[in-house]
Amino acid sequence: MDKSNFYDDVYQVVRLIPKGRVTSYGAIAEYLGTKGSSRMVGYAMGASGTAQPPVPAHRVVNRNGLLSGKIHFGGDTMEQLLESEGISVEDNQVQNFKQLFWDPSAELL
DNA sequence: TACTTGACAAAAG
DNA sequence: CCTTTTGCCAAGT
Repeated sequence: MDKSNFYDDVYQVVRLIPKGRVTSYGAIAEYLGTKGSSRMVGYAMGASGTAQPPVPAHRVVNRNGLLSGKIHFGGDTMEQLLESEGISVEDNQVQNFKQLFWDPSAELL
């Protein structure tokens, strides 16, 4: 598919994240082939708020498993969503992050 | 076209 | 694990 925008690609991958799993911005960026654009992934998420269908941005965290984007969700919306999927969150950080981590480059293979 | 901004990542102390 | 510094790159102005 030509015309594929960077943002659109990001949304596609994020929507592929299985429920109850999480991934990092860098993992998505790497999967897209733009490893250095990890920041752009998060930046794209900012626009995901108006994207349709909605993107499960709450399943995307930084490399530390920290909910770096909960601020943009407003309040503790992000935490609630994660807890709702069976993911334990403490101190803005995903517990068992290493276990819940979902790598598109490996799992989605 | 140039400068600024970011929901990041990796390295160093 | 924490803090600071550096690099990254696309979008908006």
